Amino acid sequence: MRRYWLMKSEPGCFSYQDLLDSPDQTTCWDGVRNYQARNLMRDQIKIGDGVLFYHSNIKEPAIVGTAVVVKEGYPDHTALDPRNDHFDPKASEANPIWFMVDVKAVSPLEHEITRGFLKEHPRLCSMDVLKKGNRLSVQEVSPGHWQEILTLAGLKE
DNA sequence: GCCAACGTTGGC
DNA sequence: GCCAACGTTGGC
Repeated sequence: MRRYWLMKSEPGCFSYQDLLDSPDQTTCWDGVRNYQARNLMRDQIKIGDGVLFYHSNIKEPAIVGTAVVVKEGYPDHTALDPRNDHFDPKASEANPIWFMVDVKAVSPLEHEITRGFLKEHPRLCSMDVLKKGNRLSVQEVSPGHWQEILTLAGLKE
């Protein structure tokens, strides 16, 4: 059963364009240091799952593109590198603690779907990403919400 | 830039 | 195990 996810990224850090510019339009979703998000990436997110790419922490946050999971949970090696910003001294080869998945770009949205728009939309205003205080950087999207967004964007499955 | 909400840390 | 203090996220 295919599932759907929303992944947040600050475009100043890693944007959808950066994903398009990546080799094979694919990147590892490294640097996530939150246990709830870690558990999703380690246990729940599977190859072929759909991803909404969300730009956060900017003037107009928005869903800007879609992606697909191409590699399932594996250790986030950046936690082992002391020179990396996301280094975690508690992580080791034997106990990596942190996990990541690989995602590949599918399609940029011709018109990004802003947070303001989502909040006004009768069927999308219930999305988790809109809930106050929600800072989870990887979260599930219901099939209904996924379908609605793809339809709005003029994209086919 | 502000600040509310949240997750983590560490003293007790 | 509690909880205050702290750091971070992220909308506004």
